[in-house]
Amino acid sequence: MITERELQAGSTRSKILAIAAEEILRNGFQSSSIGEILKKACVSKGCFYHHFNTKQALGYAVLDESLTQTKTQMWKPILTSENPLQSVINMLNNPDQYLDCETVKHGCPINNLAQEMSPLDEGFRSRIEAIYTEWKIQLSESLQRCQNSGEMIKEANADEIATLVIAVIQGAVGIAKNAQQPTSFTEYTQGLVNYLQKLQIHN
Amino acid sequence: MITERELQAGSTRSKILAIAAEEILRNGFQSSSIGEILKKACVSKGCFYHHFNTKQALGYAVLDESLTQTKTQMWKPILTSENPLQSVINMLNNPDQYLDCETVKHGCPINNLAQEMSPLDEGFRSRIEAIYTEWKIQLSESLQRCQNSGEMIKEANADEIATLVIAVIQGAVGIAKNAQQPTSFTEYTQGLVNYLQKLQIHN
DNA sequence: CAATATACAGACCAACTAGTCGGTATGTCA
DNA sequence: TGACATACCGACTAGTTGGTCTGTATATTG
Repeated sequence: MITERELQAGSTRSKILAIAAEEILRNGFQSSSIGEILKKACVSKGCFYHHFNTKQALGYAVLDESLTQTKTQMWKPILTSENPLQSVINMLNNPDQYLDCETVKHGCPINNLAQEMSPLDEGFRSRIEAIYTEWKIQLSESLQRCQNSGEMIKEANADEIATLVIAVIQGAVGIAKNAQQPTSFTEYTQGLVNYLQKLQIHN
Repeated sequence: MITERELQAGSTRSKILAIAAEEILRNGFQSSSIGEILKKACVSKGCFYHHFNTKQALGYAVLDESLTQTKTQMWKPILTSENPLQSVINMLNNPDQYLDCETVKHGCPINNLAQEMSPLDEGFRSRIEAIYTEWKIQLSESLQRCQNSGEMIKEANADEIATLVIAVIQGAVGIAKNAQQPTSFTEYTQGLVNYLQKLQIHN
């Protein structure tokens, strides 16, 4: 049974995680200050260290509990749609509908963390790799579904296309972040869209 | 006239820049400590602040004087080669010959800095954007040269292909960095290679 | 040779860092 | 009701940060 007390504690923890995710998106993990997170979450230091043993533990928790969700929220509609290949093309053509302006400004929170922390901390690295692997597998399976339902040519290797899509998106998000404007995103994915359209079978 | 004194000072400055570039590649800009750079460069604090007014100024100098060179060293041979399209394909197929293991581990130094600093500091952002823009233009021109010399089909849009190549490379370097192994790089660029080969005209 | 400017040395500072620790208030449960 | 555990409080510490300041040694120049 879950007590009132545990409920309250859980919401405190969630609040810390949410604020931490924001701060990390803005400043990166290492340059995010616990003190600043405490201030913004209106939480005392004692409270924070009651919920998280170290700053590293906070980082892991943000990945495990917050960012995996973020990724699922973004991609599940696309992957489970009627025609995933078309959905991917739609997303690349209308990124505004899928990416909020925070993401354009600060990039993909998962990829940011990957770039900063993977060479430095195996715990971050393995968690992020798991997310990427799952992403790739799901996208590949969705594309295979397109092939089976006759919406995508069977000559293409679904796995290879999936990896290409992911690489282009990661690259384009990074470049758009640097340009600080979303038009760059479409500019850099246009080549991919043209390629994907050649794989489509229109019934 | 350049005095012996200025020569010595220049070499001190260069030493600081080289060490700083290494440290920034490893830890990022914000998490690189000036103290650590001083220690590794065997240089006093007074000396450092004689050459660079602030940490920010050091970061700008690393971009302007060190990383632009790094980029040129890497790409000039490819861009000015007989058949740039083929050279790009070669590079994607044999990244080991072009990327050292430090780059695989820590990623592209320019892109790292972009992802970390572009949203936070306009000086970093604009410098990096200039490098990217130059890169894209040069690559596009090289591909046009391929089209003119009959090594690449003219139906393709050189500019669009250039941006696609850059996006995929950035994405793949990032993913390889996360996986911490260079095989990921070729895995994620394979789709692009197949695409590029379709653009080739073999005489 | 004397005056000066440059290159460097390193003690010092205020602000900030992650993390600790003794204490407290209160919901839970026997 | 009373003992206990959980959630939280915030002063404190030890160390690090970027940056300043006074001082010095010497190459350059008038």
